[in-house]
Amino acid sequence: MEDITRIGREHLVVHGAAALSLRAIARDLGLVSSAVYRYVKSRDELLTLLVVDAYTELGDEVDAAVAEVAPSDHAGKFLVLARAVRRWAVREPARYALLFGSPVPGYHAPAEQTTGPGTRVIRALVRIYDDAYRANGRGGTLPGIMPGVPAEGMLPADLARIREEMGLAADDDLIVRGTLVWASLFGIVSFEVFGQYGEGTFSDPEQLFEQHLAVLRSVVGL
Amino acid sequence: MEDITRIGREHLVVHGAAALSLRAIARDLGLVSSAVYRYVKSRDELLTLLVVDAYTELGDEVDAAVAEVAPSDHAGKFLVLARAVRRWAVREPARYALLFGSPVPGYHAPAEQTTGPGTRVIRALVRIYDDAYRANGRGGTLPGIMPGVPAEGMLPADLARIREEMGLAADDDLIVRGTLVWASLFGIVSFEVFGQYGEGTFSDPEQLFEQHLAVLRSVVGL
DNA sequence: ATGAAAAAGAGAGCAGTGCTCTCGCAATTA
DNA sequence: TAATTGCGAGAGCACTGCTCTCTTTTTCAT
Repeated sequence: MEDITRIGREHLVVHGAAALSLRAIARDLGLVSSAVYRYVKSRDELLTLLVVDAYTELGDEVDAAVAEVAPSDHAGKFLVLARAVRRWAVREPARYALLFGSPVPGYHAPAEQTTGPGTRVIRALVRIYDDAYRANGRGGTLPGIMPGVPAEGMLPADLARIREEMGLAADDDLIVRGTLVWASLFGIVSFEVFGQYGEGTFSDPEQLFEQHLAVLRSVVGL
Repeated sequence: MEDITRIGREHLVVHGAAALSLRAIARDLGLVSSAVYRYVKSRDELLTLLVVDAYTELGDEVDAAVAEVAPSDHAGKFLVLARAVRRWAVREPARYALLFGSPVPGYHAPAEQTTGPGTRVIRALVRIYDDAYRANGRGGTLPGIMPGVPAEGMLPADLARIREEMGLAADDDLIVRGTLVWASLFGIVSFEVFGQYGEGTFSDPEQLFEQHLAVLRSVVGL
Protein backbone atom coordinates (compact mmCIF):
# COMPACT_ATOMS: atom_id res chain seq x y z
CA MET A 1 0.00 0.00 0.00
CA GLU A 2 2.77 2.41 0.92
CA ASP A 3 4.60 1.52 -2.27
CA ILE A 4 1.49 2.17 -4.32
CA THR A 5 0.84 5.58 -2.82
CA ARG A 6 4.52 6.45 -3.10
CA ILE A 7 4.73 5.53 -6.78
CA GLY A 8 1.35 7.15 -7.35
CA ARG A 9 2.63 10.36 -5.81
CA GLU A 10 5.66 10.24 -8.09
CA HIS A 11 3.52 9.68 -11.15
CA LEU A 12 1.30 12.52 -10.05
CA VAL A 13 4.15 15.01 -9.94
CA VAL A 14 5.56 13.80 -13.27
CA HIS A 15 2.51 13.16 -15.41
CA GLY A 16 -0.25 15.12 -13.72
CA ALA A 17 -3.50 14.20 -12.07
CA ALA A 18 -5.77 12.99 -14.85
CA ALA A 19 -2.97 11.02 -16.53
CA LEU A 20 -2.65 8.81 -13.46
CA SER A 21 -2.49 5.24 -14.69
CA LEU A 22 -2.82 2.14 -12.55
CA ARG A 23 -1.06 0.08 -15.20
CA ALA A 24 1.94 2.39 -15.21
CA ILE A 25 2.13 2.21 -11.44
CA ALA A 26 1.99 -1.57 -11.63
CA ARG A 27 4.85 -1.57 -14.13
CA ASP A 28 6.96 0.58 -11.86
CA LEU A 29 6.23 -1.81 -9.03
CA GLY A 30 7.26 -4.80 -11.14
CA LEU A 31 3.72 -6.15 -10.98
CA VAL A 32 1.10 -6.95 -13.53
CA SER A 33 -1.80 -4.54 -13.74
CA SER A 34 -4.38 -6.80 -12.14
CA ALA A 35 -2.25 -7.33 -9.06
CA VAL A 36 -2.63 -3.80 -7.77
CA TYR A 37 -6.40 -4.27 -7.74
CA ARG A 38 -5.80 -6.48 -4.70
CA TYR A 39 -4.89 -3.36 -2.78
CA VAL A 40 -6.75 -0.57 -4.52
CA LYS A 41 -10.30 -1.09 -5.63
CA SER A 42 -10.21 1.36 -8.50
CA ARG A 43 -8.41 4.31 -9.97
CA ASP A 44 -10.83 6.58 -8.13
CA GLU A 45 -9.91 5.04 -4.82
CA LEU A 46 -6.25 5.63 -5.57
CA LEU A 47 -7.08 9.24 -6.37
CA THR A 48 -8.86 9.56 -3.06
CA LEU A 49 -5.82 8.12 -1.33
CA LEU A 50 -3.60 10.67 -3.00
CA VAL A 51 -6.03 13.49 -2.28
CA VAL A 52 -6.05 12.66 1.42
CA ASP A 53 -2.27 12.26 1.34
CA ALA A 54 -1.84 15.69 -0.22
CA TYR A 55 -4.33 17.41 2.07
CA THR A 56 -2.57 15.88 5.05
CA GLU A 57 0.88 17.03 3.98
CA LEU A 58 -0.37 20.54 3.27
CA GLY A 59 -2.20 20.64 6.56
CA ASP A 60 0.84 19.40 8.46
CA GLU A 61 3.10 22.01 6.95
CA VAL A 62 0.62 24.81 7.55
CA ASP A 63 0.05 23.78 11.15
CA ALA A 64 3.78 23.47 11.76
CA ALA A 65 4.41 26.93 10.35
CA VAL A 66 1.65 28.54 12.37
CA ALA A 67 2.80 26.82 15.56
CA GLU A 68 6.19 28.53 15.25
CA VAL A 69 4.66 31.97 15.72
CA ALA A 70 3.89 33.45 19.11
CA PRO A 71 0.19 32.96 19.99
CA SER A 72 -0.44 36.67 20.30
CA ASP A 73 1.05 37.50 16.89
CA HIS A 74 -2.07 36.98 14.85
CA ALA A 75 -0.82 38.87 11.82
CA GLY A 76 2.37 36.81 11.88
CA LYS A 77 0.36 33.61 11.99
CA PHE A 78 -1.67 34.73 9.01
CA LEU A 79 1.45 35.51 7.02
CA VAL A 80 3.22 32.22 7.73
CA LEU A 81 0.04 30.29 6.97
CA ALA A 82 -0.28 31.98 3.61
CA ARG A 83 3.38 31.51 2.81
CA ALA A 84 3.21 27.85 3.81
CA VAL A 85 0.30 27.33 1.42
CA ARG A 86 2.15 29.04 -1.41
CA ARG A 87 5.39 27.22 -0.72
CA TRP A 88 3.70 23.86 -0.81
CA ALA A 89 1.76 24.76 -3.94
CA VAL A 90 4.85 25.94 -5.81
CA ARG A 91 6.79 22.88 -4.72
CA GLU A 92 3.99 20.44 -5.55
CA PRO A 93 2.04 21.95 -8.45
CA ALA A 94 0.53 18.66 -9.62
CA ARG A 95 -0.74 17.73 -6.18
CA TYR A 96 -1.97 21.27 -5.67
CA ALA A 97 -3.86 20.97 -8.95
CA LEU A 98 -5.37 17.73 -7.75
CA LEU A 99 -6.79 19.47 -4.70
CA PHE A 100 -7.67 22.93 -5.96
CA GLY A 101 -7.84 22.68 -9.74
CA SER A 102 -10.65 21.45 -11.89
CA PRO A 103 -12.22 18.31 -10.51
CA VAL A 104 -10.91 15.18 -12.21
CA PRO A 105 -13.57 14.06 -14.73
CA GLY A 106 -15.80 11.32 -13.48
CA TYR A 107 -14.23 11.44 -10.06
CA HIS A 108 -16.04 12.78 -7.06
CA ALA A 109 -14.10 12.74 -3.82
CA PRO A 110 -15.99 10.90 -1.10
CA ALA A 111 -16.80 13.54 1.46
CA GLU A 112 -16.42 11.28 4.49
CA GLN A 113 -12.73 10.75 3.74
CA THR A 114 -11.69 14.10 2.33
CA THR A 115 -13.60 16.73 4.30
CA GLY A 116 -11.58 16.11 7.43
CA PRO A 117 -8.09 16.70 6.02
CA GLY A 118 -9.53 19.00 3.35
CA THR A 119 -10.68 21.62 5.83
CA ARG A 120 -7.53 21.91 7.88
CA VAL A 121 -6.27 25.08 6.21
CA ILE A 122 -9.53 26.98 6.49
CA ARG A 123 -9.95 25.84 10.08
CA ALA A 124 -6.48 27.10 10.93
CA LEU A 125 -7.21 30.35 9.13
CA VAL A 126 -10.52 30.87 10.86
CA ARG A 127 -8.93 30.20 14.21
CA ILE A 128 -6.42 32.98 13.54
CA TYR A 129 -9.16 35.46 12.62
CA ASP A 130 -11.25 34.53 15.59
CA ASP A 131 -8.39 34.66 18.07
CA ALA A 132 -7.51 38.13 16.81
CA TYR A 133 -11.13 39.18 17.08
CA ARG A 134 -11.36 37.89 20.63
CA ALA A 135 -8.10 39.58 21.58
CA ASN A 136 -8.49 42.96 19.92
CA GLY A 137 -12.17 43.27 19.30
CA ARG A 138 -13.26 44.50 15.97
CA GLY A 139 -10.19 46.72 15.71
CA GLY A 140 -11.83 49.36 13.63
CA THR A 141 -9.17 49.06 10.97
CA LEU A 142 -11.45 47.35 8.51
CA PRO A 143 -12.41 49.49 5.56
CA GLY A 144 -16.18 49.66 5.61
CA ILE A 145 -18.37 47.76 3.24
CA MET A 146 -19.98 50.09 0.78
CA PRO A 147 -23.55 50.94 1.69
CA GLY A 148 -26.43 49.41 -0.20
CA VAL A 149 -25.36 45.79 0.09
CA PRO A 150 -26.85 44.40 3.28
CA ALA A 151 -26.64 40.66 3.66
CA GLU A 152 -29.84 39.19 2.31
CA GLY A 153 -31.41 35.88 1.59
CA MET A 154 -30.14 32.84 3.41
CA LEU A 155 -26.70 34.30 4.05
CA PRO A 156 -27.25 35.51 7.65
CA ALA A 157 -28.63 32.09 8.59
CA ASP A 158 -25.65 30.38 6.97
CA LEU A 159 -23.26 32.64 8.81
CA ALA A 160 -24.98 31.96 12.11
CA ARG A 161 -24.74 28.24 11.54
CA ILE A 162 -21.05 28.51 10.68
CA ARG A 163 -20.43 30.58 13.78
CA GLU A 164 -22.08 27.94 15.92
CA GLU A 165 -20.52 24.91 14.25
CA MET A 166 -17.01 26.34 14.51
CA GLY A 167 -17.50 28.04 17.86
CA LEU A 168 -16.66 31.50 16.57
CA ALA A 169 -16.96 34.89 18.17
CA ALA A 170 -16.48 36.86 14.96
CA ASP A 171 -19.34 38.89 13.55
CA ASP A 172 -20.91 38.38 10.15
CA ASP A 173 -18.71 40.93 8.43
CA LEU A 174 -15.53 39.29 9.63
CA ILE A 175 -16.69 35.82 8.61
CA VAL A 176 -17.53 37.12 5.15
CA ARG A 177 -14.14 38.81 4.92
CA GLY A 178 -12.49 35.66 6.17
CA THR A 179 -14.02 33.54 3.42
CA LEU A 180 -13.03 36.20 0.91
CA VAL A 181 -9.42 36.21 2.04
CA TRP A 182 -9.44 32.42 2.08
CA ALA A 183 -10.68 32.22 -1.50
CA SER A 184 -8.39 35.08 -2.52
CA LEU A 185 -5.36 33.33 -1.09
CA PHE A 186 -6.02 30.24 -3.16
CA GLY A 187 -6.95 32.44 -6.09
CA ILE A 188 -3.58 34.16 -6.21
CA VAL A 189 -1.74 30.90 -5.55
CA SER A 190 -3.70 29.19 -8.32
CA PHE A 191 -2.99 32.05 -10.72
CA GLU A 192 0.70 31.67 -10.07
CA VAL A 193 0.80 27.87 -10.14
CA PHE A 194 -1.49 27.52 -13.16
CA GLY A 195 0.26 30.27 -15.08
CA GLN A 196 -2.77 32.53 -15.41
CA TYR A 197 -0.68 35.66 -15.01
CA GLY A 198 0.89 34.92 -18.35
CA GLU A 199 4.34 33.81 -19.29
CA GLY A 200 6.96 36.14 -17.85
CA THR A 201 4.53 38.81 -16.74
CA PHE A 202 5.94 38.73 -13.23
CA SER A 203 9.55 37.68 -12.95
CA ASP A 204 9.36 37.63 -9.17
CA PRO A 205 6.04 36.07 -8.16
CA GLU A 206 7.04 35.88 -4.52
CA GLN A 207 7.33 39.66 -4.31
CA LEU A 208 3.90 40.06 -5.86
CA PHE A 209 2.57 37.51 -3.39
CA GLU A 210 3.99 39.49 -0.47
CA GLN A 211 2.36 42.67 -1.73
CA HIS A 212 -0.94 40.84 -2.06
CA LEU A 213 -0.62 39.47 1.45
CA ALA A 214 -0.12 42.95 2.81
CA VAL A 215 -3.38 44.05 1.20
CA LEU A 216 -5.23 40.91 2.32
CA ARG A 217 -4.12 41.55 5.88
CA SER A 218 -5.82 44.91 5.82
CA VAL A 219 -8.94 43.34 4.34
CA VAL A 220 -9.40 41.18 7.38
CA GLY A 221 -8.04 43.67 9.85
CA LEU A 222 -4.86 41.92 10.87
CA MET B 1 -15.70 22.22 -38.43
CA GLU B 2 -18.67 23.99 -36.86
CA ASP B 3 -20.29 20.63 -36.17
CA ILE B 4 -17.14 19.38 -34.52
CA THR B 5 -16.77 22.36 -32.23
CA ARG B 6 -20.47 22.27 -31.45
CA ILE B 7 -20.46 18.59 -30.50
CA GLY B 8 -17.18 19.12 -28.70
CA ARG B 9 -18.73 21.89 -26.67
CA GLU B 10 -21.65 19.64 -25.79
CA HIS B 11 -19.33 16.84 -24.74
CA LEU B 12 -17.37 19.32 -22.70
CA VAL B 13 -20.37 20.39 -20.67
CA VAL B 14 -21.55 16.80 -20.20
CA HIS B 15 -18.38 14.81 -19.64
CA GLY B 16 -15.83 17.43 -18.62
CA ALA B 17 -12.61 18.68 -20.09
CA ALA B 18 -10.12 15.83 -19.75
CA ALA B 19 -12.69 13.23 -20.78
CA LEU B 20 -13.01 14.83 -24.19
CA SER B 21 -12.88 12.01 -26.72
CA LEU B 22 -12.47 12.43 -30.44
CA ARG B 23 -13.98 9.01 -31.02
CA ALA B 24 -17.10 9.89 -29.11
CA ILE B 25 -17.44 13.09 -31.06
CA ALA B 26 -17.05 11.12 -34.28
CA ARG B 27 -19.79 8.75 -33.17
CA ASP B 28 -22.14 11.61 -32.44
CA LEU B 29 -21.38 12.99 -35.86
CA GLY B 30 -22.12 9.66 -37.50
CA LEU B 31 -18.53 9.41 -38.63
CA VAL B 32 -15.73 6.99 -38.03
CA SER B 33 -12.99 8.19 -35.74
CA SER B 34 -10.34 8.70 -38.36
CA ALA B 35 -12.58 10.96 -40.41
CA VAL B 36 -12.49 13.81 -37.92
CA TYR B 37 -8.71 13.88 -38.22
CA ARG B 38 -9.30 15.42 -41.64
CA TYR B 39 -10.49 18.53 -39.87
CA VAL B 40 -8.73 18.50 -36.53
CA LYS B 41 -5.10 17.55 -36.33
CA SER B 42 -5.22 16.20 -32.81
CA ARG B 43 -7.13 16.16 -29.59
CA ASP B 44 -4.97 19.01 -28.37
CA GLU B 45 -5.92 21.13 -31.34
CA LEU B 46 -9.58 20.50 -30.59
CA LEU B 47 -8.95 21.56 -27.01
CA THR B 48 -7.33 24.75 -28.25
CA LEU B 49 -10.35 25.38 -30.45
CA LEU B 50 -12.67 24.96 -27.48
CA VAL B 51 -10.44 27.09 -25.26
CA VAL B 52 -10.53 29.95 -27.74
CA ASP B 53 -14.26 29.44 -28.19
CA ALA B 54 -14.86 29.65 -24.44
CA TYR B 55 -12.57 32.64 -23.92
CA THR B 56 -14.36 34.44 -26.73
CA GLU B 57 -17.81 33.80 -25.35
CA LEU B 58 -16.76 34.88 -21.87
CA GLY B 59 -15.09 37.98 -23.25
CA ASP B 60 -18.12 38.86 -25.36
CA GLU B 61 -20.49 38.60 -22.43
CA VAL B 62 -18.20 40.61 -20.16
CA ASP B 63 -17.72 43.33 -22.74
CA ALA B 64 -21.45 43.48 -23.44
CA ALA B 65 -22.25 43.80 -19.75
CA VAL B 66 -19.68 46.52 -19.19
CA ALA B 67 -20.85 48.45 -22.24
CA GLU B 68 -24.32 48.75 -20.72
CA VAL B 69 -23.04 50.88 -17.84
CA ALA B 70 -22.48 54.61 -18.10
CA PRO B 71 -18.81 55.40 -18.81
CA SER B 72 -18.45 57.45 -15.64
CA ASP B 73 -19.84 54.74 -13.38
CA HIS B 74 -16.61 52.89 -12.74
CA ALA B 75 -17.86 51.02 -9.70
CA GLY B 76 -20.90 49.90 -11.66
CA LYS B 77 -18.70 48.65 -14.48
CA PHE B 78 -16.63 46.68 -12.01
CA LEU B 79 -19.71 45.09 -10.50
CA VAL B 80 -21.29 44.06 -13.80
CA LEU B 81 -17.97 42.69 -15.03
CA ALA B 82 -17.60 40.53 -11.94
CA ARG B 83 -21.22 39.38 -12.14
CA ALA B 84 -20.84 38.55 -15.82
CA VAL B 85 -17.81 36.40 -15.05
CA ARG B 86 -19.64 34.58 -12.27
CA ARG B 87 -22.79 34.14 -14.32
CA TRP B 88 -20.88 32.58 -17.19
CA ALA B 89 -18.88 30.37 -14.84
CA VAL B 90 -21.95 29.09 -13.03
CA ARG B 91 -23.73 28.49 -16.32
CA GLU B 92 -20.75 26.79 -17.96
CA PRO B 93 -18.80 25.07 -15.19
CA ALA B 94 -17.00 22.60 -17.48
CA ARG B 95 -15.83 25.28 -19.89
CA TYR B 96 -14.86 27.48 -16.95
CA ALA B 97 -12.81 24.57 -15.59
CA LEU B 98 -11.15 24.22 -18.98
CA LEU B 99 -9.97 27.81 -18.83
CA PHE B 100 -9.27 28.37 -15.14
CA GLY B 101 -8.90 24.95 -13.59
CA SER B 102 -5.89 22.71 -13.55
CA PRO B 103 -4.20 22.56 -16.92
CA VAL B 104 -5.23 19.48 -18.89
CA PRO B 105 -2.38 16.95 -18.58
CA GLY B 106 -0.06 16.86 -21.53
CA TYR B 107 -1.78 19.83 -23.09
CA HIS B 108 -0.18 23.23 -23.30
CA ALA B 109 -2.26 25.94 -24.88
CA PRO B 110 -0.40 27.60 -27.74
CA ALA B 111 0.13 31.16 -26.59
CA GLU B 112 -0.24 32.74 -30.01
CA GLN B 113 -3.85 31.57 -30.26
CA THR B 114 -5.04 31.84 -26.69
CA THR B 115 -3.39 34.91 -25.21
CA GLY B 116 -5.49 37.26 -27.31
CA PRO B 117 -8.95 36.03 -26.23
CA GLY B 118 -7.54 34.88 -22.90
CA THR B 119 -6.67 38.36 -21.71
CA ARG B 120 -9.92 40.09 -22.56
CA VAL B 121 -11.31 40.02 -19.03
CA ILE B 122 -8.20 41.36 -17.36
CA ARG B 123 -7.84 44.02 -20.02
CA ALA B 124 -11.43 45.13 -19.45
CA LEU B 125 -10.83 45.10 -15.70
CA VAL B 126 -7.63 47.10 -15.95
CA ARG B 127 -9.32 49.63 -18.15
CA ILE B 128 -11.98 50.17 -15.49
CA TYR B 129 -9.38 50.69 -12.76
CA ASP B 130 -7.35 53.01 -14.88
CA ASP B 131 -10.30 55.07 -16.04
CA ALA B 132 -11.35 55.51 -12.44
CA TYR B 133 -7.83 56.48 -11.49
CA ARG B 134 -7.65 59.03 -14.28
CA ALA B 135 -11.07 60.44 -13.38
CA ASN B 136 -10.81 60.56 -9.60
CA GLY B 137 -7.13 60.38 -8.90
CA ARG B 138 -5.99 58.12 -6.18
CA GLY B 139 -9.22 58.77 -4.29
CA GLY B 140 -7.69 58.30 -0.89
CA THR B 141 -10.22 55.63 -0.04
CA LEU B 142 -7.69 52.83 -0.29
CA PRO B 143 -6.71 51.34 3.03
CA GLY B 144 -2.97 51.68 3.29
CA ILE B 145 -0.59 48.82 2.78
CA MET B 146 0.92 47.80 6.07
CA PRO B 147 4.41 49.16 6.61
CA GLY B 148 7.46 46.96 6.25
CA VAL B 149 6.62 45.50 2.85
CA PRO B 150 8.10 47.76 0.23
CA ALA B 151 8.11 46.37 -3.27
CA GLU B 152 11.43 44.69 -3.80
CA GLY B 153 13.25 42.61 -6.34
CA MET B 154 12.10 42.74 -9.92
CA LEU B 155 8.55 43.76 -9.07
CA PRO B 156 8.89 47.52 -9.67
CA ALA B 157 10.43 46.85 -13.07
CA ASP B 158 7.65 44.43 -13.95
CA LEU B 159 5.03 46.96 -12.90
CA ALA B 160 6.67 49.67 -14.96
CA ARG B 161 6.70 47.39 -18.00
CA ILE B 162 3.04 46.53 -17.52
CA ARG B 163 2.15 50.20 -17.17
CA GLU B 164 3.89 50.97 -20.41
CA GLU B 165 2.59 47.99 -22.37
CA MET B 166 -1.00 48.66 -21.39
CA GLY B 167 -0.76 52.43 -21.43
CA LEU B 168 -1.78 52.84 -17.81
CA ALA B 169 -1.78 55.87 -15.55
CA ALA B 170 -2.26 53.90 -12.34
CA ASP B 171 0.53 53.81 -9.78
CA ASP B 172 2.27 50.66 -8.56
CA ASP B 173 -0.03 50.19 -5.60
CA LEU B 174 -3.14 50.28 -7.72
CA ILE B 175 -1.71 47.84 -10.26
CA VAL B 176 -0.83 45.44 -7.46
CA ARG B 177 -4.30 45.81 -5.99
CA GLY B 178 -5.80 45.34 -9.43
CA THR B 179 -4.03 42.02 -9.95
CA LEU B 180 -5.07 40.97 -6.47
CA VAL B 181 -8.72 41.75 -7.13
CA TRP B 182 -8.45 40.01 -10.48
CA ALA B 183 -7.07 36.85 -8.92
CA SER B 184 -9.49 37.13 -6.02
CA LEU B 185 -12.45 37.37 -8.36
CA PHE B 186 -11.50 34.15 -10.08
CA GLY B 187 -10.61 32.65 -6.72
CA ILE B 188 -14.07 33.13 -5.29
CA VAL B 189 -15.73 32.06 -8.53
CA SER B 190 -13.55 28.95 -8.66
CA PHE B 191 -14.33 28.11 -5.06
CA GLU B 192 -18.03 28.27 -5.83
CA VAL B 193 -17.87 26.42 -9.15
CA PHE B 194 -15.44 23.75 -7.95
CA GLY B 195 -17.29 23.23 -4.70
CA GLN B 196 -14.40 24.20 -2.43
CA TYR B 197 -16.71 25.87 0.06
CA GLY B 198 -18.08 22.47 0.92
CA GLU B 199 -21.42 20.89 0.24
CA GLY B 200 -24.24 23.06 1.51
CA THR B 201 -22.05 25.47 3.43
CA PHE B 202 -23.60 28.42 1.67
CA SER B 203 -27.13 27.95 0.47
CA ASP B 204 -27.08 31.29 -1.33
CA PRO B 205 -23.72 31.66 -3.05
CA GLU B 206 -24.83 34.72 -4.97
CA GLN B 207 -25.39 36.65 -1.75
CA LEU B 208 -21.94 35.70 -0.54
CA PHE B 209 -20.54 36.78 -3.88
CA GLU B 210 -22.19 40.18 -3.58
CA GLN B 211 -20.73 40.66 -0.13
CA HIS B 212 -17.31 39.73 -1.44
CA LEU B 213 -17.68 42.16 -4.32
CA ALA B 214 -18.47 44.95 -1.91
CA VAL B 215 -15.22 44.27 -0.06
CA LEU B 216 -13.23 43.90 -3.27
CA ARG B 217 -14.53 47.28 -4.42
CA SER B 218 -13.03 48.90 -1.37
CA VAL B 219 -9.76 47.08 -1.93
CA VAL B 220 -9.30 48.74 -5.25
CA GLY B 221 -10.91 52.02 -4.24
CA LEU B 222 -14.00 51.88 -6.41
C1' DA C 1 5.90 -31.16 10.19
C1' DT C 2 1.68 -31.24 7.69
C1' DG C 3 -2.41 -29.73 5.61
C1' DA C 4 -5.86 -26.24 5.09
C1' DA C 5 -6.75 -21.51 4.35
C1' DA C 6 -5.67 -17.13 2.97
C1' DA C 7 -3.09 -13.91 0.39
C1' DA C 8 -0.62 -12.46 -3.74
C1' DG C 9 0.37 -12.38 -8.24
C1' DA C 10 -0.01 -13.92 -13.45
C1' DG C 11 -2.37 -13.91 -17.57
C1' DA C 12 -6.11 -13.51 -20.72
C1' DG C 13 -9.67 -10.81 -22.18
C1' DC C 14 -13.25 -6.88 -22.93
C1' DA C 15 -14.27 -2.28 -24.12
C1' DG C 16 -12.61 2.00 -24.55
C1' DT C 17 -8.94 5.76 -25.96
C1' DG C 18 -5.56 8.70 -29.45
C1' DC C 19 -3.56 8.33 -33.61
C1' DT C 20 -1.58 6.56 -38.28
C1' DC C 21 -1.91 4.21 -42.24
C1' DT C 22 -3.99 2.65 -46.67
C1' DC C 23 -7.84 2.12 -49.62
C1' DG C 24 -12.00 3.46 -52.17
C1' DC C 25 -15.69 6.46 -53.35
C1' DA C 26 -17.40 10.95 -54.74
C1' DA C 27 -17.23 15.65 -56.01
C1' DT C 28 -14.87 19.19 -58.25
C1' DT C 29 -12.07 21.20 -61.56
C1' DA C 30 -9.11 21.67 -65.64
C1' DT D 1 -13.74 13.64 -70.38
C1' DA D 2 -9.87 12.96 -67.38
C1' DA D 3 -7.32 14.12 -63.46
C1' DT D 4 -7.17 15.94 -59.05
C1' DT D 5 -8.75 16.71 -54.79
C1' DG D 6 -11.63 16.02 -50.74
C1' DC D 7 -13.81 12.90 -47.66
C1' DG D 8 -14.92 8.97 -45.32
C1' DA D 9 -14.14 3.79 -44.07
C1' DG D 10 -11.53 0.36 -42.08
C1' DA D 11 -7.63 -1.92 -40.09
C1' DG D 12 -4.20 -1.66 -36.88
C1' DC D 13 -0.87 -0.14 -32.95
C1' DA D 14 -0.19 0.95 -28.28
C1' DC D 15 -2.35 2.49 -24.45
C1' DT D 16 -6.05 2.73 -20.60
C1' DG D 17 -9.46 0.72 -16.56
C1' DC D 18 -11.25 -3.25 -15.01
C1' DT D 19 -12.88 -8.35 -14.41
C1' DC D 20 -12.23 -12.94 -14.58
C1' DT D 21 -9.84 -17.43 -13.72
C1' DC D 22 -5.80 -19.85 -12.53
C1' DT D 23 -1.50 -20.69 -10.12
C1' DT D 24 1.88 -19.82 -6.73
C1' DT D 25 3.30 -18.39 -2.31
C1' DT D 26 2.75 -17.45 2.39
C1' DT D 27 0.60 -18.00 6.80
C1' DC D 28 -1.20 -20.49 10.49
C1' DA D 29 -3.48 -23.92 13.26
C1' DT D 30 -3.38 -28.61 14.17
